[in-house]
Amino acid sequence: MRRSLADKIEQYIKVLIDRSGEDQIVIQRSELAETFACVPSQVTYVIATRFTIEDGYITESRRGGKGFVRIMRRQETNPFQQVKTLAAFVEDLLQKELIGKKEYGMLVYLLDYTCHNLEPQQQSEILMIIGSALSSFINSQPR
Amino acid sequence: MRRSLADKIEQYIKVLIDRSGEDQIVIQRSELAETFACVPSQVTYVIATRFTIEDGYITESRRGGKGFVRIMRRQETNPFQQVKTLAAFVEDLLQKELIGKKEYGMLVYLLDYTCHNLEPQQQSEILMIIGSALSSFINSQPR
DNA sequence: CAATTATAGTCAACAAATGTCAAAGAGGCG
DNA sequence: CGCCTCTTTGACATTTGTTGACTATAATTG
Repeated sequence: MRRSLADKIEQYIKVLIDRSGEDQIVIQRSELAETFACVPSQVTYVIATRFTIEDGYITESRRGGKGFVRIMRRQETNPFQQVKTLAAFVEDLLQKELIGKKEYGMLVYLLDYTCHNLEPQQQSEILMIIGSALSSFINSQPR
Repeated sequence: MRRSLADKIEQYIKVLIDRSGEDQIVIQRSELAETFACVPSQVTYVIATRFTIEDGYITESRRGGKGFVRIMRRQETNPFQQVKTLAAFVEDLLQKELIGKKEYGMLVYLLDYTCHNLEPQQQSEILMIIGSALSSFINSQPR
């Protein structure tokens, strides 16, 4: 696959963040532009399109002398934490008798299975979906 | 039987995928069109008609400079790739009393929810995961 | 404090792909 | 032939990437 300049810059930045050891880097836009022999606004473009909040990044910058661009990567929420939260939710449902023991057992199994057999990214995705589906299901039940 | 151009392009792509060794290729639509001396939209047609979700493929693309089309072949190892198959499976579980009415209701709800709130491709992935988790759950239950 | 210098941001024009859609063409079958 | 379905084509739309001129802001210097 032929990668665009924007792709390369994106990768480069991500490697820098990985190596930083603190989920964050501070760069100079003009410097990075020079590294890739492109106009500075290209870097701005990459940051604007590939390092958005939605992608899990927060950026910050300053113009003028000693200017910089800081890119922070949101720490991935610990999947274990996520599972625990969801498990606690399910537990609560059982307590309030909104679901029975059998459903409870099944849900716990599904959660556990998901936790142990998937890549983190997929894991987090499906946990979110199960979570919202479940919440929606509960709300749909008559009291 | 005379093979149409579309057929030839289809075969060509499938061979490429076979040779890739990773059930996936990334091509440029315009390039492939040039190879077959046809208009680019012909390639789009082939992909749209022969590489669908139902056929076991997931595609993804990007427009603009250095654009591409990625075609992934789903691995055939999981029996729960189709919503209907999964729904039927759940139905069967109820029949055989491996799950109760409540669990059944919940599962159907979750499946339905998933179906209606996700893009087809994500849907397919999630259903696969739920399917195998469920299958594993059933197998773990005492008879 | 004003001027200068050093950064970064914005925006519009252009370039480079892919997607959409409808019309025309080609075969197959009763 | 006439109809139906699938294929082929091309004009136009949309998305993404690249570049550069111009603008905004902060530090430094005289």
